[in-house]
Amino acid sequence: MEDVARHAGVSRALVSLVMNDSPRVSEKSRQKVLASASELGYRPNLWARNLASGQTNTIGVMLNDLHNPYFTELAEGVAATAAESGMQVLITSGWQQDSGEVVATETLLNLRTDGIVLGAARFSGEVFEDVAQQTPTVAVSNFDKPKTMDTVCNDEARGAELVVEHLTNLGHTRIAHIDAGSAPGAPQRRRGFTQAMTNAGLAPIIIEGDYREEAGRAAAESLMSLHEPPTAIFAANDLAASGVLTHLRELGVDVPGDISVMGYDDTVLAGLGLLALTTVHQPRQEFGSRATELLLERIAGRTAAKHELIAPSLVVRSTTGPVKE
Amino acid sequence: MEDVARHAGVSRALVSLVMNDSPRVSEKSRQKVLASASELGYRPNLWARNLASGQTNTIGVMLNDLHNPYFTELAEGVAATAAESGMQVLITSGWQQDSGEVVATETLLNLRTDGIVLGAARFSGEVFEDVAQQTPTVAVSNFDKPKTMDTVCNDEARGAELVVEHLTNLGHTRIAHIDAGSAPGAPQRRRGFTQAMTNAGLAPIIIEGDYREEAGRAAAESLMSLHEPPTAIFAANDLAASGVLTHLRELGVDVPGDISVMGYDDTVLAGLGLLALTTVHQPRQEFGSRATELLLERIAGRTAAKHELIAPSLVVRSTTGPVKE
DNA sequence: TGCAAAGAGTAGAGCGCTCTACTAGGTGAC
DNA sequence: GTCACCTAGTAGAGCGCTCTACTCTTTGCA
Repeated sequence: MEDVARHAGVSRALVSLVMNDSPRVSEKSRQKVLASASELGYRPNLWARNLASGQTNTIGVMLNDLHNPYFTELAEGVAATAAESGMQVLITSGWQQDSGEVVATETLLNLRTDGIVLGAARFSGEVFEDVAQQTPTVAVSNFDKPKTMDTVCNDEARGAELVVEHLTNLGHTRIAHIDAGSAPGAPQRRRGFTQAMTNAGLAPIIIEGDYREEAGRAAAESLMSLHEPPTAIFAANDLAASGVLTHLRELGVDVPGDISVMGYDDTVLAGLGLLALTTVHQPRQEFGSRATELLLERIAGRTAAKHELIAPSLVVRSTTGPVKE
Repeated sequence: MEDVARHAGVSRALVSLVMNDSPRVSEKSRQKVLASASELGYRPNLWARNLASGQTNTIGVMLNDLHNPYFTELAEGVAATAAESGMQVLITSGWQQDSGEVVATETLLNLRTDGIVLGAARFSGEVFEDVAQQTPTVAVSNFDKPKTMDTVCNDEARGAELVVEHLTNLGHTRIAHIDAGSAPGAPQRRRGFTQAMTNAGLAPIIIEGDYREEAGRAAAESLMSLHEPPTAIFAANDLAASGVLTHLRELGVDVPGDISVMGYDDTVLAGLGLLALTTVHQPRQEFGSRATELLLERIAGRTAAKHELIAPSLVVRSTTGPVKE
């Protein structure tokens, strides 16, 4: 910077103003400085800039797992909204490990990003609160409305309701749900399913499973060996639904002729020609955008916590149809 | 830091030493400082630290697209290897846009990370070289052996060879390849395929397409309406193969009884029960680890460029079988 | 013509650390 | 007792910027 100033025959302060697009610089000296800068290959040092200015213009995103499209689409939503406000986004990942999430969050905290979006899956409530104490924080997680931070999450109950509505409209009454235990979102889906079935005057059938394909297959096997198998299966997620479809095809059962199958999440799998799965779409990008909007409000000074539920929508493809007979 | 020093009754310099685990501190004062630090909620400011020390202990990863599992697995490999050397990893993404890649790389450059791993898809050769001029750089890309940086990439030619070997061993002679034009990796695959076929004394059949499912479906349609359809189809990637399978099922053609289908990449799709696609596995994580190792060597001072080709492997599932008759 | 206000630029302190060079107090060998 | 050497700790410059407060020109207008 020193060199650029000398080369352009101006003060260091002026170089700084030019680099920050200040309106207080004449067009002439702006050109002069810019020319010198590019000639000398000067590039402002962010560490120094942020240290001096005390703000980073950066928001940090901590994701549990980059493989999971859920998190990456979330990040994409964050990036898009952040870009609109001229904010940079820096991503760290916990690589699916408990300790990883802590390290990744620490890094962001040490970096003093203006705020943090937490796409965490393994944090306990205290850790969340602890982070929120130190910097503006928004968690994308169905966490019990904490006071110190905002949350954005999917309305899982509504999603389950959408499933039940769709299937009952098709005439189904024996509907089974493959549950994913205490995995993220699963308890809410299960409760939503039970509630919606009860409201419809139907008896919920629930079978244990998880979010993997193999679990879906195993669950389908159990369900189909029942004395009176269900006419529709609502899997824990798309991957489990894929397992269900696999087993049904092996059995020679026609989908959706004999039995209807639904997934959840609307991942890329659901759209494949061979699956063409009816599923529930979660607007993952919107989670990210909304989280970022809330974060920007917080950075701007809001302190009262906000908690938002984002409504999912139904995507009908070819695995659901009218009940047989 | 000032406060911690005062609180512990020592100098700022000593606090710094403690925070950096220096051996030059007695156990007693270490405890004292640590206690004060945690009491005051002190957390070293990374910006200041890196500014003062002139090194960041961080390597930057620029990815074209976070949705693509190719890139995220790459990042995972980087993170794992970096962690072994106590390095932090910071990820930025181009969000599939040309300008995005530039911005993301600029950020990393301004951040003065010790080195950069470029998982770029849209950069021109000059941009690559330009980055490499400014900081140690490793590109994960099949780019023509540049002098100023290292590269790591998949041995696409070998992958195509693996495909041809597998299919010819099963007795196939009429093998078609669905090509993806100038998309990343596609020209190499096409050349490898042509070469391997020629070496086997067979005539390569090539049909235009791209990396999407719909393209696979369309290509399959053209191929199957040929006077003498191929007995095996080697799709551009798994997604295109999925399109092929979809069309073949609609046609009622048995796979692999009537025709064999192969994908490429070994993405999560290939492993699904309904697809069970025979494909070529790219060790994506290894790309990341290897790239990081090369980068660490560069940071340590090596200047001669290294270019590595990583061998893919065959994953046989259920879409390939002996040729009919 | 005079004066306030706007415009363009500068000086220099300070952001929160690290790191070199230094000091003070032991320890042990001769 | 003296000197060399080690250990534990300190002082203070400096990293590359930003930002406040200030100066020096112009300009606009009564």
